[in-house]
Amino acid sequence: MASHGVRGRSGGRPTLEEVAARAGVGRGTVSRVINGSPRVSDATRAAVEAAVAELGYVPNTAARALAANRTDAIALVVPEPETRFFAEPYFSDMLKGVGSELSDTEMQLLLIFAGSDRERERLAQYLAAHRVDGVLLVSVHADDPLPDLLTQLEIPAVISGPRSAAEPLASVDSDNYGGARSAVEHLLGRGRGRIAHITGHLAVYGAQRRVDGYRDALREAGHEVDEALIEPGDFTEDGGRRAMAELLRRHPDIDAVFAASDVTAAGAGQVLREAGRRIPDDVALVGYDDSAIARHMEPPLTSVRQPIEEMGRAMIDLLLTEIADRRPAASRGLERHQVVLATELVERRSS
Amino acid sequence: MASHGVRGRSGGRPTLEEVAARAGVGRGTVSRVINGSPRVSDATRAAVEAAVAELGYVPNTAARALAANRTDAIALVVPEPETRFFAEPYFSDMLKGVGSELSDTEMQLLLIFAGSDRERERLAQYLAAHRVDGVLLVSVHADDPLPDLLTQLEIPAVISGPRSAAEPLASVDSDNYGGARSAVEHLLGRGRGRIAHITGHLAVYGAQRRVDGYRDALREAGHEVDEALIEPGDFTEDGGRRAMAELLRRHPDIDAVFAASDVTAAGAGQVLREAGRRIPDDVALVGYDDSAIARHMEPPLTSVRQPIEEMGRAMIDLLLTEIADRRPAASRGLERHQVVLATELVERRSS
DNA sequence: ATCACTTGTGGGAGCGCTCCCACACTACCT
DNA sequence: AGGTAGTGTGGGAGCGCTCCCACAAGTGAT
Repeated sequence: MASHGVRGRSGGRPTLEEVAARAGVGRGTVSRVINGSPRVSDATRAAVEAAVAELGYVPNTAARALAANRTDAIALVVPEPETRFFAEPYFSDMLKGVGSELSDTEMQLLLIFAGSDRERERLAQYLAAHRVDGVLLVSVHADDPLPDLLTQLEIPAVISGPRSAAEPLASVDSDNYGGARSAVEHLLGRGRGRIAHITGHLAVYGAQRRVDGYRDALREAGHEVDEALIEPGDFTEDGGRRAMAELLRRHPDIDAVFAASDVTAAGAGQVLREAGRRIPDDVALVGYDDSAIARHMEPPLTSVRQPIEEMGRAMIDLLLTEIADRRPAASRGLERHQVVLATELVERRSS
Repeated sequence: MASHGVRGRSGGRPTLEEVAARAGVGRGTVSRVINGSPRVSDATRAAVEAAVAELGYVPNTAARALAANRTDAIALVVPEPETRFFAEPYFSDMLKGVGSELSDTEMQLLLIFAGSDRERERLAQYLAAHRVDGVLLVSVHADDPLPDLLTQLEIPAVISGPRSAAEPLASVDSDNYGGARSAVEHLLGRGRGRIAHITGHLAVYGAQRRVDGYRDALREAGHEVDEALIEPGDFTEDGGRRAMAELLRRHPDIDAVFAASDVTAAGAGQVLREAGRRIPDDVALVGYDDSAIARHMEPPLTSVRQPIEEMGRAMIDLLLTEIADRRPAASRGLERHQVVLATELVERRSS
């Protein structure tokens, strides 16, 4: 925290030039020391470092940004109103991962919300002005123009949750397919045979992958997939209620439900209970996200956990690589940068 | 969102100089138009604006920052780990106020967490490099060195919740004294005579002021203040439980409790119920913050609402003024900038 | 016609860095 | 002896702006 050194002796903050004079070297040499170049003799480096310490020199970021054409800052862009952001622990966990991974670097993290049109307009300006070296994009909708804007501006970006199998941007995702499979396999292992699936919003790629995982798990276990057991939801509690009611109407003999989110499972659970079904005795229930609600439900909900903090870390890794690659106009577009992290089934009493 | 214009015609982004050439004017004139100077004829302004639009010109912030010695960015510094930040709706509301007030300006808001030592170190560097024009400080502890650092670096700053009556920084606060008074007066008006107070963490100035308000309300109503009815808490639920247990032990005849926060009230309520006291029949309960928990308690909790969003707005106003004042080396330290906003008692069934 | 302002405009200087070329020096081959 | 690398260093040029001085042109009072 200390910030000693000779402040304001000659008016303002010391400049690189003053450090050079003090150390008896040239400007270039000081710049090399500051930036950790190896092409400096030990003696010179020591002299410069002493001068830096004595003067309390801190590089002027604006000058550096202007000369080097970089900002040493990246933005975490959240295309949602603040309220939703804060409501979900998802973001908080992700932020934790991002922050921890960034703490070894000089990079500064900016949090930018772009929920309203006005905020989006400002964000566009901000990006056009290249005020960040890269962007982390979380929870983007499939039709969001933001990713394209970033591509057009040639700003390195990493997206959490690709928008399709052909996502052009670098992306980090959890294994939705595998997560869904593990949930269904778990239910099969518990002897359940009539397993329904309430999907997430199918415009979201991850929701589609979960359906794929559901199907394949059943097929590979030798079951036929009954499409009538798949009911579209939208990740919400209300959607879960609607879907569950519909499923019960069509298939009163259901003995298990795999829901694409915990809140959806919560909604489904209510409807099941109202219909006199006991959980897990009559119907087993599995959710997705392993959120707080899963632990607090009655009975506690079996759920698929995504390694969100780790995803945050992976996003930073990818982004920093992209940024570094960009500098020497490197091999663009050769390898697609897609990271997929494993999920984990957390078993509780609902199944 | 549109970002049309001729991109990359001559390699990179267009510069001010190119805009000037295109519009057939000098650099200075373009700068004046961009910055909204009135000393430009209408015809010239129109020509420049056309050129700006055609070229898709966006000012280079780094160059501007370097030349003008300002960054057009302010930081909201949260000296807490992210988790706590997200847990409390307080911050989300404040952010909303800050964001809305800022949306009319060119200022960019950065969110910086400084919970760990490492993060603090980075923040110190960041501030020393003057990467922001001003700082908003929320939830600072009395012994935090951050405010002094800001003063020393001569960075304009506004603090939410002054650390003492003699807070040197500009500050915005809600009327803790008045809020406490209104709570106690409300209880008195309901015919309660033995009113206890579970305080907040007394190292927090606002908590002290609430105690003052409690005392004065009783005194002015002609009651004697029984110091044994004041039990120190720490804003937490657990603190509320402990304090309530202690109060019941000392004063089984209490008929009302004013708690310094809603969670404290929740803790107190549990203990009261376990002791067989009915709320509000036997003991009336009033909290502070009007948080979500207040609405969801059984019975719903009467609570003192603070205008948090408005506080956020007021902080930005103060900060922008400070920043503007600083520019022409203005009258420093003459008037203390302290804003205190009124609270509102929200009556519910607990009292 | 002269002076004194006001208004609008152009462009030099300079903000504090990084990049890179030039150069001195050493070390080790032919 | 000459050549060829490699290493460490200094400093010019330039990044894209803002600031401010200089100056042209217009306006109105004397």
